[in-house]
Amino acid sequence: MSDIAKAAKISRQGLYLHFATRAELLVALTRWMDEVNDVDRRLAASRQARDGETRLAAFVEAWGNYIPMIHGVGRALMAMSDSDAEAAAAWAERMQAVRHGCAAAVAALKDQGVLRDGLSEERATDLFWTLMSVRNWEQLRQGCGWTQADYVVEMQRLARAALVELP
Amino acid sequence: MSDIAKAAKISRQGLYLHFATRAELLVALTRWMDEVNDVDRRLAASRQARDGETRLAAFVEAWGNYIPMIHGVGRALMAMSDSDAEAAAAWAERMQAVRHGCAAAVAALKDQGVLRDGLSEERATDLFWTLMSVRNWEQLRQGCGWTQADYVVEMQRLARAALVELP
DNA sequence: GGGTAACTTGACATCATGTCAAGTGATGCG
DNA sequence: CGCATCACTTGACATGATGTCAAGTTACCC
Repeated sequence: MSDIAKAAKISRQGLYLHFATRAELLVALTRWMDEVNDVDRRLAASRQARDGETRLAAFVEAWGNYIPMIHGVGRALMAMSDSDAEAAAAWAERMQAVRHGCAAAVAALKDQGVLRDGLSEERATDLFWTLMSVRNWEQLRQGCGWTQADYVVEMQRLARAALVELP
Repeated sequence: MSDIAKAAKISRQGLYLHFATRAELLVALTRWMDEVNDVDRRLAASRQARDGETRLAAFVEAWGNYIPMIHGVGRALMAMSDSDAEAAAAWAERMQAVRHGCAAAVAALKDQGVLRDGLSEERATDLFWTLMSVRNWEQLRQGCGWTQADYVVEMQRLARAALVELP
């Protein structure tokens, strides 16, 4: 909070006139970023795809390429989720939105009859959602040194292998 | 530290006579748990398997079933990794050991010629290691309400789908 | 009897978050 | 013009966790 106040050329206490808590500030920041980065437009491509598999790949690309933009604030929210229920709820809610995107892609696969045998839609969504987690992006990009392009391509392949019944 | 001291029927300051820092205590705890739970024996089964795919499944089972035992202390170490370099290093070292297990399973697949086409051993190891992360276990077990058995079976399938070239 | 090891007690430093009270300065309105 | 209001500042303070330090106490062994 001190650092942010300094950067905003405001006193530390002045910051609390705008954001009552650290969590509130971070949440406001994610909302602002969503506006600036136009998340809706990003996800439009994945919704437009007719083909289930194309849609899956498009969603991986759209969300996968959005992660780096919110990663900083996401990290902060995840870190304080242990001690701050407000932060935990805010982050969980955002991740729930991602889950809906995952569920939609899974539903498209199901509609087309290419969802892997013996995999319920819900189970598939859980799995896909987990694959697309910010933590996994972190580990592959920062822990393993993958490029962003590597990450996207490999996750597209992985998601397909995990969810699609191969002929 | 207060709570631990209380549980150990010792004064808070007395604890520091045994463990200089919180991180040191947690690291000692993981080492002690490894001994008590006999990690080596657990992993032996996965090393013995002749067949690459069997070995993969055995490793997923062994590590997957070990995660719940170290999850508490792992959580604590991960949480403080942001602010405490000592804790970060300790946890990273332990995860590196898991990575070696992953690499060995991948090597077995490669030896048998069933590693997916166009996937280098290193890339495959990165991927497998990421799939088997404690965070993913957390999300599936606690976030999605999967049972431990669900988790193991599904991860075995997923690992196979991700790494093995299907005939 | 004396020394040592393990532990206790109480006090204190630091650091981040958050709160509160008492100001200050610019802006706009009647 | 005068005055109220809003955004902000300053300084002080509470809380809670991690560590540190000095001065004991207790038990045990040689």
